[in-house]
Amino acid sequence: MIQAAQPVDLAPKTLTDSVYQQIREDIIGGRLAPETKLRIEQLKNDYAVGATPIREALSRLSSDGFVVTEGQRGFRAAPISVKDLDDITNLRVMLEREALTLSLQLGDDDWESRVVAAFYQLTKAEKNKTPDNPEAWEARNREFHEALISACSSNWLFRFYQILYDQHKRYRGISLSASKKVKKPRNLHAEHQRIYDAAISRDVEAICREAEAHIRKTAEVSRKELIEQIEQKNKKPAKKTRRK
Amino acid sequence: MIQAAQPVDLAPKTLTDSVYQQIREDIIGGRLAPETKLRIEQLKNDYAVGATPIREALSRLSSDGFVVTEGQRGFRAAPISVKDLDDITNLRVMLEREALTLSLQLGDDDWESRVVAAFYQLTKAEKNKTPDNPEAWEARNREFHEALISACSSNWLFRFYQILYDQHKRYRGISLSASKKVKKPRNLHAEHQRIYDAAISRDVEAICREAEAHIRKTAEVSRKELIEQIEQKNKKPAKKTRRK
DNA sequence: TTCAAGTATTTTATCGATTTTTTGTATTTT
DNA sequence: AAAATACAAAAAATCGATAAAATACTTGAA
Repeated sequence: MIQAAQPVDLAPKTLTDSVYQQIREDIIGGRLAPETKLRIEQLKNDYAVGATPIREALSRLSSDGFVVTEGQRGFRAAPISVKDLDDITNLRVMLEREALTLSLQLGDDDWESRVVAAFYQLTKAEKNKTPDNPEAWEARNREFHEALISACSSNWLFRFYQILYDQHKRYRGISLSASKKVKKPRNLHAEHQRIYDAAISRDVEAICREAEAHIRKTAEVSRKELIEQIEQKNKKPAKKTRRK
Repeated sequence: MIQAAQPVDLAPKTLTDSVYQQIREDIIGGRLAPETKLRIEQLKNDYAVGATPIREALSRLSSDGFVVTEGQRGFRAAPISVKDLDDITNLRVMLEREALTLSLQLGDDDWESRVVAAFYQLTKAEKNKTPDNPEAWEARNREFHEALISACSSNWLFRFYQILYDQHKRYRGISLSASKKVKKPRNLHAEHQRIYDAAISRDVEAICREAEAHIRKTAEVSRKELIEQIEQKNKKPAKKTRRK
């Protein structure tokens, strides 16, 4: 009945899977900028595989919304916009509220154990925060959020949630990779602590409130950064980068 | 600001698109039964194209949840279950409620026109109901539902809604194609009329209630049929069909 | 007869090459 | 000079063939 948390396939059994994950990560991490043309020839060299796996990976990514495809004019990284970020944020809030509500109602001892364990690991990662690999914290954060909703018993809800989580992560990644300025670090741990407490005490009201605040605060940071970027781009107009 | 209703690309500009749509339709319509192995060789002949477009189409379909892929063991049509149907139904209700609420709040004259036109066409299709082509009614039904939510201003909500609509349609299709028995026809028009009235009078409460009832009634029909099918299959066990 | 190991066959995943379409550029016409 | 057309270069889409993996089959032993 209960759905175990399914982390994204760690084992890329096929070349297509491997390329899919890599390109996906590169888009989410901002290394492939929005609207970048994704030329098959180029990618063949970059990832050292044939055209078929590339094409397949891009096809899947287009269904995930990370890549757009236009008629016979190839693929490009999906565009971004403030409107899109707001859209993603609102819908993610809605889905997360629903998933958390269900989880808190349905979660059994097994679920509780998963939440406790994930929170412990996240806390550990937050304490010895090594800024050299933010990937480690990222993974823990994801695992915590997924553990929380892992008892929601709805595969589709979980699936859509994951898509929006990654879309959201992309906006974070783009903000981060673009702005080198030091952030005043929010007290993320306190936010997570409140969510955790609400989960363990099965306080649906509280967890929805805290989770929503958490998501919206995170989104607000990306949003400001994004607006700044867009303004900057409009000042230096049309500096078309072309690679050989 | 307002998002025009975007019907699924009518023009398959590329072979991949064409195959994608065809296979998708065949799965939704029940002509490709759940868990059917989708052999590339077979499909190459069936759809008269090379392996690449087939593969690409199947990749996209796997992201849509119509096809599952297992390691290096190829593709097959996604399995079905009562649990999955319930999941789809519940989530669809939730998303449709949200989308309708937004649409009724945001919809302008243009949106109203779209709703009026779509309802008119749906009514016409319901009156001269020619049972020889249920596809025509299907299309009108979809257009009506999409027109209703077309002012929700959330692309992601719209996108997820479409996926669930088609998943749901698949269960309908499977039920229908399996059971030849004559249905006592519900008064679908009355249900649509109530939804329409609520939309025009901007009664959010009413439209959510009516739409939910409408979806759940539809789902209930598929659900009963599905349970019957599963029981039948368990009586005549393991009649493995094998094609040359 | 049943189980297991090794072999053969099917099927998938991948690549290199070909065809078709688009895009950029130059030329001609108004 | 602007617009339109034709040509050339680039890129995408597609195909046929090959390599790798999984499945089915056969044979031999307990």
